Order: sequence, then structure tokens, then C-alpha cells
Amino acid sequence: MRFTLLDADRNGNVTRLFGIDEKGAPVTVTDNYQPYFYVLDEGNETRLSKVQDVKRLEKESLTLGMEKKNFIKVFCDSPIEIRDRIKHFAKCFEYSIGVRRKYLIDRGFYPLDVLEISEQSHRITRIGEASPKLKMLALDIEVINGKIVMFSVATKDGAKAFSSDNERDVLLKLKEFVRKEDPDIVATYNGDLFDFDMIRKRCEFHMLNIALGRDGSPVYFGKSAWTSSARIAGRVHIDLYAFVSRLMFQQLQSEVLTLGEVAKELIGKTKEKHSLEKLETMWKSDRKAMEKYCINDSRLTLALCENLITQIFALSRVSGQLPFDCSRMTFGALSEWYLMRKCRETKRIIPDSPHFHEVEKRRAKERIKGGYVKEPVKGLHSNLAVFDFRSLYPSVIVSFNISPETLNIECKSHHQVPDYPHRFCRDREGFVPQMLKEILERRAAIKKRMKKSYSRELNEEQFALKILANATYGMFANPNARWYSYECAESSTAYGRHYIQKSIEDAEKYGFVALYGDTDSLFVKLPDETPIKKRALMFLKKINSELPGIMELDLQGFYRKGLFVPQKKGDAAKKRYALLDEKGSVTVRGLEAVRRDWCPFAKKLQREVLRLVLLGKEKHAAETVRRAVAKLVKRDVPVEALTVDTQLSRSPEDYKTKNLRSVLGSKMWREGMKAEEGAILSYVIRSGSGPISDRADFSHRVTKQDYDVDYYVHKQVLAAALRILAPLGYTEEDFLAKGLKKFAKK
DNA sequence: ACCGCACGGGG
DNA sequence: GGGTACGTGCGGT
Repeated sequence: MRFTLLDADRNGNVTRLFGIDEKGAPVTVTDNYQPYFYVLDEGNETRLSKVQDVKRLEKESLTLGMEKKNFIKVFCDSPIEIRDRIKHFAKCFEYSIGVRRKYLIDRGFYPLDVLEISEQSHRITRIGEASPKLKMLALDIEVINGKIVMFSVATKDGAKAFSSDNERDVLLKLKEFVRKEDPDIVATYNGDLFDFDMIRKRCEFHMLNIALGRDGSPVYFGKSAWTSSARIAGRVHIDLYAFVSRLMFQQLQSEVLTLGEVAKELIGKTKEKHSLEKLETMWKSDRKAMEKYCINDSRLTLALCENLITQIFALSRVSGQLPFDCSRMTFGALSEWYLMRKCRETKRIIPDSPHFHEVEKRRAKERIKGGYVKEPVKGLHSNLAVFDFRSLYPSVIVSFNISPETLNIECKSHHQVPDYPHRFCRDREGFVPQMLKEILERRAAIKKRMKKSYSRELNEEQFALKILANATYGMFANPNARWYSYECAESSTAYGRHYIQKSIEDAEKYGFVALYGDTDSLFVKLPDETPIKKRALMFLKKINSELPGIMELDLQGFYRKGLFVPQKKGDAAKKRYALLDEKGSVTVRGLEAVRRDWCPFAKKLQREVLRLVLLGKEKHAAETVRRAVAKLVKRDVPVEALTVDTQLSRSPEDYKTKNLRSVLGSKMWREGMKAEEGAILSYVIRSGSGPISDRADFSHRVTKQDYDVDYYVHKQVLAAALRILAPLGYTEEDFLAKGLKKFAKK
């Protein structure tokens, strides 16, 4: 029998593999697997064989650091436990790798591999790869006053919703729908932290067991220190928010990762955003409209999943991690698992995770100096060229052989790190640079093929490789990482700073004005802001002829306009700019007031101001701000546009300080409304004096006559607008007409 | 200026 | 599979 591997879990020494067969039917295969770990062979075999619960020993030769060494493979059911018992006399390795993952690594199985299970021996062997057609279902729930009142499911055959005042019915119907569709993939948007968490809580309340698993098991939750994930046995739950927020956000223009914004950018479809109050009203008065809203959400989620699943699969194939896991990983974890696979394939010892006290020690070290930032020349500029180093840190690591085992060792020649005593061996290639070089070469080959004939699969594969390559530096700097190396991280950024600074100097010598530079990128214009293309290309050629190793400067693009906002004093280096390209589309970084404690009125104004400024309509922008201020002062702005939703992260009495949430929450208690952890409060600031926490009131009982003009003018509208207009020389005074001055702050 | 706390997504 | 996010902005002192 043949099947495509989609997921796996483990119970004791039995691993269950989930997949689908050639006809697309679900398959579960079990395989026995005896866990083990390694001990450095120091003549301690006899002693090891006497340790209780050790099942058997084997000898193996593996590379550790730069040398081959002899190890004893210790088979036992619980490597961590045995290791604790013997660590006083044996040097132990590979005890800290979860069995489910170690199984796949040892067997050499990659997700989406086609595996064959022999009828006679039950041995599982790898046959090839597949891109299977999978049954996908997207799920979305609606919650009113803490109860699940509605859900919708979307599949390729259409979408439907179910709602009822009886929550039990909703939950039972949900189970029925999912089990009837029997999807391979369940897609949600924030299902790990919201939908499935909510479903679990409400099931507990009703004492229901909602068995969504293919084996009849309920949804179960993988806990990690700061997040949790919802697993469904036999199906792959893809939480698109988890994926997008960890691995995709850098590719996105949008700085908020709401379903609406992400879907708009990736699939060109979006959703209407309703306030919580609106939803409540809909539930009371127009359930059909609410069903439509809910169905739209699950449709969007489905479309987004269809769009992203091939990318997730590409990451899975490259990193060797299951789609469920790799769609929830951070860059660092992904690259670590890749290296772990490669260790096994090249017969190396896989480094273990550091222990807590070791992590603490690493954390206590001084922060590693980061990339170089050239403060932007603030204001609006014309005719810009933007350069960036192609994969700066990966190319530095490869070019200078930066790896823990090549650091400060005896050798004939070495690379000397600028401004640091560290040196890296030049004679023999280190493990990390070797792996990285492989990734970069593989990616370059794919890009070459793409130039001849573009395909989506190739693009997704090169993107997966890019993620892996870019994560390598972060791994050196991450105290939790197996390949952590303070010196390697320090050296990577030192080389990075050296070469970006040098390229800035060279650009200036070449006659450009260097407007801004950050880590690996460089923004320039000509002094008279004349067209720049020809000179930029000449400059690029010159620089690249001088760069060492595989380092290379790329032309990122030409822009008609660029607006730069300087960092506040003492602020960490952060990208803050907006660009207008030759086709008229706008790129924004770090400027937008996207936090949810900004009211819709201020957010909308800021977007408009930015658009106008980039189009060169600065006066028009200023006038728009003035009009917005005047409208606020005339009390002509609807309360909804000033309403901010906030969530109680704990019960009101548990807040340690007096703040807006604690005050509002207690107010609710006093008035007999429940305000528990998780409650959403929609508030508007009333006029008056004293801290705003005292003046925040529930939006439904605030009218246009009550809102605090001063607060909304200064803390919302002008604060948002001035982020963009301040670098152009505007101050608050410019927007306060006579008669409004009394609202101005001294 | 500093400090403590909360935010993100979802409803 | 976690004993640990993370970078930042707000309000209060």
C-alpha cells in the first residue's frame, strides 16, 4: 500500500503516520520505534550496560565538531530520564529531541513523501514525492457574550452556516458538519488561540466531547510556554494566522495581520469589519446578515489556505518538518530542524538544546551589536535608488566561514573579524557555512530555472530556502538555539556593518547622497534629484567587482518619491519610511498607527495624509488634517469613529496598576455587568479633567456632545498625522485654527 | 526620565 | 515540546 505522508503523532514507542492513499482516502499506519541517545565512548560500555532500563548498546562513529569520534548508542524508552541518571560519568548527546520528530529524521522520511508499506514485512520505505489533492475545510465561529452562537464551514463545494441560541446544538452541529465532510485539512484564522480554545471551553461547560479526530479523539492542545496549538488526530489543522504572523509577515506590506488585510493583500478579497457592538446588534436583529458575515470569513479562510498551503508544503519538504509543525514555527526553529536533518545525513552529532541555567547565562550576556543604521535624511525626496545586499548574513557566514567549530582554532590561514579578536579557520569549511552554501546554491539554481520558465512550485521552493538561509544568523544569536554562538553572531554583524558602511562611503564618493541605510540596505539619490538609473547601475557593477566571497549588492528598485521619518532619540533602530514606485504604488514601513488603541477616525486620516504627501500634495494633506481637527471641534464626528475596543487581559481586580482597563472593568462590576478576563470593552473618552482612565466610558452611552475634543485632537488625530507631517516641518500649531488654540498643549 | 504593563489575531 | 517571545508604546509616577 502506498500513501502520502501528511502528519504523525506518537504514543509510547509507537509512531502513527497519517496520510492519504492514491485514491485520496485517509490512511493511518503505525510503526515501532525504539528511542535512543548517544554517549561518548570513553571505555564506559560495561558501566552503561548495567544501568537500569537501558535496553541495548551499539557502537557508532560520528563527527563531533571537526573530528570523527566513537560513540555508544544507548537504546532506552526515556532518553531524558536515563541521561539524568548517567550524566555524572558519561558525556551524553541527542537526548533532547522529541521522539516524533527524531523518528522522521532517523527514517529519512520527509512530509509529502510517498511511502510504501510492505504487505509481508510491514517495513515502510520511501518511494518519492507527491503533491496530493486534499480535502480542505475552513471553519469560523461567532461568539456573542462568551457563547458560541454560530459557525460556518467552507469547502470547495460551497459554504454554509449554522446558528442557534442553544449553544449545545451549535457544538453538536459543528461536530456533525466536520465529520461528514471528513477533511484532510482544517483551516482557521487564529484557531489555535481563539476558535478551538473557545470550542474546548464551551464543550467543557456543556460536558460535551467533541471528537473531531479521524480516530474519534477530541481536539488536543500542544502547550508551549507562550502559545498553544490545536491538533486534530488524522487531520492537519492549519492556523493561517499562526503561519502568517511567524513566517510570512516580512513579505507583507500590511502591518496588521487581520484576516481582512492579509486576504486583501494575498488573494485580493477582503471582508467588512464590524465592531463587536455591531455583531451583537446583528445577532439580535438580523441573523441572516450575520450568517453572511460568518460565511464570508470561512470562505476567505479557505481561499487563503488554498493559496498558502502549497507554500507550507514547500517549507515542509525543505525543512523536513510536518505541515502542522512547520506552519507554526519561527524562522529559527525551522532552520534548526533543517540543520538537525543534515547532521544525521552527514553522520554528525546533533547538538542538544541548552538547559535553563545555560539559557539564563546566555541571556545575561550583553546584547549583540546589531546592524548599522544610517539615520535618515528626514523629509520627502525624489528619484531614489535602493540597493540591498543579497542575503547579507548568509553570504557573510559563507564568505568568512563563520561556524562554532571554525572559531579560533589552529590553522594555516584565517579570516580576521573587523574590530574583534575572533578569527575563523580558512583551511576547512565549517558545518554551518557548508549547509548554508548548499541552500544558497540550491536556491540560485531554482531561480535560474525560474527565469527560463516560471512556476509557482519553484517560487515556493526558493522562498522556503530563502527563509532557511536568512534564519541562520538569528540562530547564532538565539540563547535557546542548539547552534547558539555569541562569537559567531557578533562576527556576522561585525562583517555586515563593515560592508554596509563601506558601500555607503563608496556611494558618496561616487556622487550620490546617501539618504538612509539599515543593516543591509542603502537608499540614495543624486544631489539635484535628477534621474539616477544609469549611474546606479554603474555603481552596482563597481561595488560588486570588489566585494569578497559570495557577497553581492543588488538593485532593489527605483522610486519616484521617498519619505523618511527619523527615529526618536534613544529609539532602537527601526525602519520608518514610505516609498512611491514608478507605477504609483506605495510601500509603507513602520509609519502607520496600527495599534488598536487608535480610533478609526485617526487611522483613516493617517492613511489619507500619507497618500497625499507621497503624491506631492503636501498642502492638501495639511488641509485635510485641519478639516479633521475642525470637525472634531464642531463635535461633528460620529461616536463610532472615536470608539476603541480593548480587551481585559485579566479580571479588573487583578490589575496591579490603575489603568484604563482596570478602571473601566471595575466600573462595569459596580454597575452589575460582568467584566471578566477576556471581556471586550468599547470605550470613548469623555471631556473633563484628570487621567483619561477616569473619563473613559462605554461607547453606547457617549454622544457627540460628550467626547473629549482635546484628547481626540492631540492624542489621536494630531499624533497620527504628525508622524508623517512632522518630518516635513509641521507642528501641532499648524493645524489649530484660531479659536481652537485653547485646546493646544503648552 | 523611568517603570510597569499590555499589545498582537479572533468575537 | 518548552521553565523562556519580543519589540514597542502607553499611562502613571
